Amino acid sequence: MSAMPELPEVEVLVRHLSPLLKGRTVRGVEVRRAKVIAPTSARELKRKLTGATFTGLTRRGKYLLFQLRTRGGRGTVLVTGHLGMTGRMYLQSSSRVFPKHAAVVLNFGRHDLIYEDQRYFGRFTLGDDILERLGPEPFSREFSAEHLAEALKGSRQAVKVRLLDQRLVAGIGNIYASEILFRAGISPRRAAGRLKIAEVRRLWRAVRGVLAEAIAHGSTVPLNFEDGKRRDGIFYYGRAPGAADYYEERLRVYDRAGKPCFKCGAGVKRVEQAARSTYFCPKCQR
DNA sequence: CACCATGTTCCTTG
DNA sequence: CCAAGGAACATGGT
Repeated sequence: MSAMPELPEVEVLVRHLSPLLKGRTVRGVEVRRAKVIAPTSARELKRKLTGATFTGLTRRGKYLLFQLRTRGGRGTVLVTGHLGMTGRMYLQSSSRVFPKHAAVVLNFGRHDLIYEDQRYFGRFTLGDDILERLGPEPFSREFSAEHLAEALKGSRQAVKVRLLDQRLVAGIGNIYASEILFRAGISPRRAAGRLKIAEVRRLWRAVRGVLAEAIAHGSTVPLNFEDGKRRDGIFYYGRAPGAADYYEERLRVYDRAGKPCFKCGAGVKRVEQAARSTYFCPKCQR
C-alpha cells in the first residue's frame, strides 16, 4: 500500500522539514500545476515569496502552515499546504530536471523544495483562511472527552463517518479512523449519538493513543528523500530506506479484510461507509 | 480493460 | 434547514 498522509505523517514531515527550511530565502518559484495553488495566482505567489525567508513551519490537522518573513523584514507571508492523497514535500539539491509530478518548486539557490503530487489533489496556497474550518487539534486541551461527547450528541451518523469530519477534530483520515475504532473496541457502524459515556471516553483515549503512537513510530524511521526511490518510508509501515526486508506491520485492521484479528483471531471485515472502506473486527468491536 | 484507492469540496436527494 | 450520500478531481496499480 502506498502512503496517504494523515495527521501523524504530516507531523513527522513537519518536524523533519522545519529545521531544514528555517532561515532559507526563496530565490525562485516555479508553478507547474496552477490547480494546486488556486485561488492563488502564480504571479501573486511569485511576488509574495521571492526574497522571503522561512521563519517557521507548523501543522494544523493535515495541513502544513509555512511562515515567512518578507525581504525587508517587515511583513509576514503565510502559505498553507495540504498533501491530498499523494502529495510529497522534500528538499533536494537544485536541478533543472524536476520530478514528473512536481507541482510547485521553490528554489533556495543550491537547493529546491519540491512539492510533488501524482494526483494533484493537494494544495499550496497563500494565506491560512482554510484553517478556520478545522475543529480542535487532537492533543489540545480543547479536544476533551466532553468536547467529543458534545460533538457526537444527537448524530445518527455512523461514528466512523463522524470521525472523518475535520470540524469535529482535525487530522483523522480514513485509515486511522478504522484503527482508532479498533483500539476503542467500538463498531464503526454504531450511531455516533448512541455511544455510552464510557464508550466516548474510550474513543477519546483511542484517538490520542493511536495518533501519538503513529507519530512516535514515524519519528524513529530515518528519512531519506534523496534516494530517488521510496519517499514514503515514514508512512504507516516502518520501512527504513535501504533496508528492504525491514518490515513492521503497524496497522491493526486497515486493509486486513479476511485476515485474523490480532486480538481474537476472528476474520476482519470490510464494509463501505460514505463511499469509503472501513475495516473492523465484528467480534472485538460492538 | 474496468475498477479501486486516498481527501476535500460541491451538488443532489431525502 | 440540515443530514446524508455521491460525484468529481487525476493518476497509477491490480
